[in-house]
Amino acid sequence: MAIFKGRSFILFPNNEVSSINIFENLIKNNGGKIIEYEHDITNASPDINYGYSHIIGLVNDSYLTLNNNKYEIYENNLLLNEMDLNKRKLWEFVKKNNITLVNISSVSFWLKVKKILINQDNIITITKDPGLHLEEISTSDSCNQSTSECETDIGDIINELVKCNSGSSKNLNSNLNNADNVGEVSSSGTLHGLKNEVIPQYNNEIEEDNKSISASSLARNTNGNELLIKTLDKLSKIHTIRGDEFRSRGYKLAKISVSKYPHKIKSAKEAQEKIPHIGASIAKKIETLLKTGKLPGLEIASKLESRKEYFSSCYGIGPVTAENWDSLQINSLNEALKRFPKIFQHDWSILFGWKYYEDWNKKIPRSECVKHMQIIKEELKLLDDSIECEIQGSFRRNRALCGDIDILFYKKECDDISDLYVVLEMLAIKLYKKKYIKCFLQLSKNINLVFDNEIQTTLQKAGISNNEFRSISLTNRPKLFLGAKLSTTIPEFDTSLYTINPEIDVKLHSEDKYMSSSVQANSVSHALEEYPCRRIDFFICKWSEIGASKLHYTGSGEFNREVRKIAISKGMKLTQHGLYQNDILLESFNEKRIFDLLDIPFIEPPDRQELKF
DNA sequence: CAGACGGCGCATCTCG
DNA sequence: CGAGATGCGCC
DNA sequence: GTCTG
Repeated sequence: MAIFKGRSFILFPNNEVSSINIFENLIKNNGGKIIEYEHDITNASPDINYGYSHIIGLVNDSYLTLNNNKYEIYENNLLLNEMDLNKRKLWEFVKKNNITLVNISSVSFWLKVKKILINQDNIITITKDPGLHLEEISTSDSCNQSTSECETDIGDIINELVKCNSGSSKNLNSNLNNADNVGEVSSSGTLHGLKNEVIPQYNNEIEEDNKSISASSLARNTNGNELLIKTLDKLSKIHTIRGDEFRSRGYKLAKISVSKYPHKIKSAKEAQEKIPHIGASIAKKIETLLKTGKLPGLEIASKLESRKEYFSSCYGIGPVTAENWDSLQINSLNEALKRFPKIFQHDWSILFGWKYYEDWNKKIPRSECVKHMQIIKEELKLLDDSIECEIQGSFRRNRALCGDIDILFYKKECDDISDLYVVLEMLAIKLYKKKYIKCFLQLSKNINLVFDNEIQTTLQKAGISNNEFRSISLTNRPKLFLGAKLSTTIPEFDTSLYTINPEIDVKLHSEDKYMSSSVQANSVSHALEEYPCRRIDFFICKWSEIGASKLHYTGSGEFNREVRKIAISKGMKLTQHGLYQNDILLESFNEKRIFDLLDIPFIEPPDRQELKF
């Protein structure tokens, strides 16, 4: 397919962002050219008949707004600030020669309809361009000037508007509404079904640790900060999904601090002065929140992220892939499969993430964890009764509901990990043959032997051929990831747990359901009686590292980060292998001694949700 | 005001 | 080919 | 995002 043959494209504001990058590749793969520098144009002289009509300018959708059904660049400075000198020159060129400008997601649409289709409504009009002159922008000084005018932050339009433009929420809303409509407009009505699909709304709290934090803190702190906590949580999630890890963390830490704060926050000033992790920016948001009861644009912003949230709830799909698919206006896993079968063929574990999407987003009651443990222990005894195992993770932290089951295996006075791995692999294979283990998420030679069939069946079910080489690790790993399911039905006394604590139900799109394991099982009225498939992780540790390992695998993740930060501040390093100073091992065997060396009191696992120093 | 923000395992991609 | 970067995973 | 040296 070379629908872009003979065409050249200029991407604005830059080519560096990953979501833009994917368009760049799409264009190249379909015969189009990318213009990056001015000389790319001057070298190729304009067509005698059509001038520069073979050149199309593409603008990233996030910089656009709708006005009377027409695209406009909603804040020129924002766009210009993201361009380097070359791009600014090309921008001048585009303006001077009236090069057609359209929103970049049109590319995705063109590929769908297999031709380039531009109508008047798609064309972006440049209004009130401040008309930066080349002489001006070529000095670095004035670049700085234009940035200081309104500190901008790539892609974070919402926050910027709140900050720079807090007076007018009108502007903000029109932009966001438009962004919400981008899919519809660029498809000019022809792809109407696309937008109508209902993206499932699920509970905000998918993550087990988050869930327990906010649940417990809400219980002990019903003092009126709930709205703020919820807002901070949303902001954190939005930035996680956008892949901005550190900004997301900023909000998350603020959220945790507010949860712990024992009073109702009465003013932004109070919050900023008394609560850690609240700085100028969040204080400003608090002010708006206290005054108006909401943060303009937040709802719409999180709606914009919902497609990405859907994708990244699937095992094997992270923020980058979700962002890529989202920017191509892919709405379902099935659509992604049709477009990029190779990804699924190669990253076959995503197919199992899909198959068990709903199951793996459910919580596990403690009582069920114990049952899994019994099965595994029993089988292990038969293989090697000198190997011991314990559940770590949220189970050891005494959570009523766990996200998955983490089992740590070790053997007294044994530091040979690959020795242990061999036994564990046998254990897993036996359990697979007994149909307790349903799937593996990575392969070794032996596992592939028993599991290959299942992979192939699953690939077929997805409608992709299986001629791809699958990489098989030869080394003995310290871990084994798998999915397993209790074959019995849920006993009477247990069902209350499943109904009183309804597991958070993350639902697949209807067109994605066909891959789901629960489709067959739940079609009968048995739904409640059968156990879901669970994520189970086997971890192996050296006997000499058992303290550090338990500390690591008990978590929580948040707790680990805090403790490790303390280690750093004392010039040490803490990992699952031990506590180090200048690469010299200080302690790895005794969990308590690690706390001692870090000069913090021993914290019981149930209190390791978050740090309380 | 620049730089850090946890640390590691595994698979894959990219580039010299 | 190997070193480093990237993406996703684990707590 | 905030915090630190």
